[in-house]
Amino acid sequence: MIRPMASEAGIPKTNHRALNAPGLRVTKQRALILEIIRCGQGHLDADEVYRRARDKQPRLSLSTVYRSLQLLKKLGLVEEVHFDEGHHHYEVKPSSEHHHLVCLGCGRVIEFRYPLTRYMKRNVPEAKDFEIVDTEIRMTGYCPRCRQARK
Amino acid sequence: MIRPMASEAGIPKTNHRALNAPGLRVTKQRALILEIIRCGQGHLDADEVYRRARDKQPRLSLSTVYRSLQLLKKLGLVEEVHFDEGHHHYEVKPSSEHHHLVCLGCGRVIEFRYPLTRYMKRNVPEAKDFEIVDTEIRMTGYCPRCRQARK
DNA sequence: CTCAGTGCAAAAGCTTTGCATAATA
DNA sequence: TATTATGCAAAGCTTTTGCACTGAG
Repeated sequence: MIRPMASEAGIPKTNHRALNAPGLRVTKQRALILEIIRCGQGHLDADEVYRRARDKQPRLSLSTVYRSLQLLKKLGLVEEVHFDEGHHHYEVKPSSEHHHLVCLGCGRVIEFRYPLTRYMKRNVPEAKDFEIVDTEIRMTGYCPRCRQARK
Repeated sequence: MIRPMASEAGIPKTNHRALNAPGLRVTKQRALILEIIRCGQGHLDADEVYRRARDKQPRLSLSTVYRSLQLLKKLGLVEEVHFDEGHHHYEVKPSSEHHHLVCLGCGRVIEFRYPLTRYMKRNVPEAKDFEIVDTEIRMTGYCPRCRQARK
């Protein structure tokens, strides 16, 4: 194991600090959920977070996962991304802007960095007068491997 | 009334042609739903389509709306767009690429044209090897009016 | 006449909520 | 001890599905 996950006993200091806002309580559940998203290499949905969390805390409920995700979003620690239809995915709020390429063949998601907000503000007149909070691009298509397979 | 909608009796020729694919049948329901999206000035959700359609065809069912939207999407006549969470919106497949600015204050959606797919293919290395089917950008923020109001 | 499409009702996801109990500060 | 957060179960919303009937070609 490369990096220890939150154990029943101890909550990693970074997570404790991040969650310790006024009026909030640092609970094992929240700390674990944050830890899972931080270690999870992006794009987990609520159910995946739930399943992984239950390995450590079998009594955890799905509602708590949803409530925590909302909270983490509000705290700016986690970002909600929209790939397909149906349901949402969550990832750590990244330091630099990045976006997603989704393969329609294998479902793989490839991230790429691109300062699109800045670019858009410069090049799209409609965006100039907007105070932009968030930019989300989702490109769908076929990755090199699946492109071959389709021929 | 500027432009007549589909009436019980006659289905506009353009819609009839668009829907008349092999193995498919041109029904009043489909024609009406297509007409509503075409006249609807973009961004209708399934329920809004349903409500508008019932004015003309009170016996129409919501399932038919969903099934038709799926079909229109598959036929390439209509595009599904994802604004907020919860549910989808539909608009006529446009001839030129465009995207959306969503105001978090008033909910207004502003469209802007931008050939982003082309731009991305040139500038994002990860996208070069992808066969890109669709590009969707959604920028959220505050429009000039709401920006004022927030101060 | 035949098979695709419809309406209705029921089910299936995903997410939220009410309430009593547990746990943090 | 005073609230905040949790677990459980139930409800809410959007979307899908099964089936008998209708209607287009």
